[in-house]
Amino acid sequence: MRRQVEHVPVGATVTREPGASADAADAADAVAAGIADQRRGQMLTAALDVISERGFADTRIADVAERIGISPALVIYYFKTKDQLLTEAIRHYEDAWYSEGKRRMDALPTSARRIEEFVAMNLLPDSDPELDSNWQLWLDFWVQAARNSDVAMLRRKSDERWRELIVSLVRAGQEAGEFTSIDPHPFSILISALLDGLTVQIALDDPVVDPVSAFELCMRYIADHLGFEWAPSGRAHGNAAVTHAGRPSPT
Amino acid sequence: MRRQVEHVPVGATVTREPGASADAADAADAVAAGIADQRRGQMLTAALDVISERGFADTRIADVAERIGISPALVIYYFKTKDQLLTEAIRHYEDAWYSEGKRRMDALPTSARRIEEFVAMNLLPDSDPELDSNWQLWLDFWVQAARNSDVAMLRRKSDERWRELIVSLVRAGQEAGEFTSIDPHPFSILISALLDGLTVQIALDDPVVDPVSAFELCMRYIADHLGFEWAPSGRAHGNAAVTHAGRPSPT
DNA sequence: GAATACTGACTGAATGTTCAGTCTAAAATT
DNA sequence: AATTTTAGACTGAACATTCAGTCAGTATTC
Repeated sequence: MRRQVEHVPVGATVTREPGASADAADAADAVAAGIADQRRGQMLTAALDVISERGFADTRIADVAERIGISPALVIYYFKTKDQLLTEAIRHYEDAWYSEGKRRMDALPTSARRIEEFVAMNLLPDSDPELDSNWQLWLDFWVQAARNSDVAMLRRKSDERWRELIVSLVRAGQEAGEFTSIDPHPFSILISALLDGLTVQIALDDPVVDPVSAFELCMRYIADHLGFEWAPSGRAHGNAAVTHAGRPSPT
Repeated sequence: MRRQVEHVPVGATVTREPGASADAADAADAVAAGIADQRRGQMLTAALDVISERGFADTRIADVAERIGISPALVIYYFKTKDQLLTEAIRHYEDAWYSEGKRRMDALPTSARRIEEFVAMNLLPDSDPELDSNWQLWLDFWVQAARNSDVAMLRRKSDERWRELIVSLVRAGQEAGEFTSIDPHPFSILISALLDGLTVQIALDDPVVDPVSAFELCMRYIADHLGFEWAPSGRAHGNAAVTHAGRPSPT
């Protein structure tokens, strides 16, 4: 996470540079994003960078301002308070992560492959720097969720979405004859807990749980319980296999 | 965690009150603890209280001072810096938790029961207020471990101890014919990850994962994989079944 | 009477937030 | 077409607060 943003001098119009729009589809919202929206996005990602570097608690608005090359006052101009900035940054990340996750999974043919992608997104480093599983980030988010009811709701909702997705995935796989018929509900709970736990271990650089082995451990468990064949295969890491749909990412 | 500590007026001698020592065994270290050590302990537990209430990042030395009824300066007098206080508080908690855990498990007859106690200690509320699984506390600790190498080492060591304990427990159970013969290593990793994950869910008040159901989910998994009989039984919560060895707790 | 425990008053640095005002580009007016 | 107006983006400098840590000195204990 070292997204250097070029200094944008005071009056420099970053607004419409119609050259960069390759596909007309989302060129609309790329352009429609006025300078204000761009700045917001800029600040949010900068905030995430700082959080992942210094930790949530030690993130100062001066840091995120400096990273973009603006004055701290401007940050407050956009987000009324520091708290709001950081809270929205979390929301931003969580949303981006979810929608990207769904996108990738939709692009895969079998339920087994989809589940694998899901696990990979949780445990393996990602090629997309915007989403790159910054595991420590999750720890910080959880701590926030523990005291900030807004963040708490956000996380509950997010968790629920993911679990439902697992459930429907398992169901689909069962109907397609890929999976054993087990109750998907407790399974989804166990999986999400297991993933969180492994995230903790990875984030804390556990000597016996690196990303790859965690991934394999988890996949082995899943394959065992859903009754399909699975072997470590090539994917090792860098799950960009399905990525590059042509756009930079939904900022 | 709402351990109200009575205000100790300035010169009040808390030092030796030989009345309270029932068993001569550890009366020694109870008395040997001079006023200084008592104060230290007092501050450490007070710090833990504050951390669990306000969160690690928002814990001020004034808070812990106020809780004991002393001046903030005294806290610095004992611990050179705030950071030291908090770091030692973590160590204190982790140590107390571990030794109490081992004590309880040693008091149990079968490996199955021991494992159950282990899981309970992780997931169920505890009768001992000193150890009461303050799940949020763990989240805060993890976040600290992510940036503070001292805490990181502490947590690694602690994790290793626990995993080894699981391994030896499984081995013992296997030799006693209680358990199936599976490889205890990946098992211990999976269990510890699962427990951490469930801790996250519980700490964040997940709508579908309360302590009891998490406990049962986990136990069911373990019983399945180690091949022993297990049913929800009575213990529901409040795992003080083995507690009350006669002393207040190892402060 | 010397060491230890302890405090109140203070300071200095860090940092979130405010505010008055500048600059720019587009809209409105002439 | 030349102008004035308006609104939004942006900043520097000050403000206000919070808090860890210092210090000089007082009480307490042995």
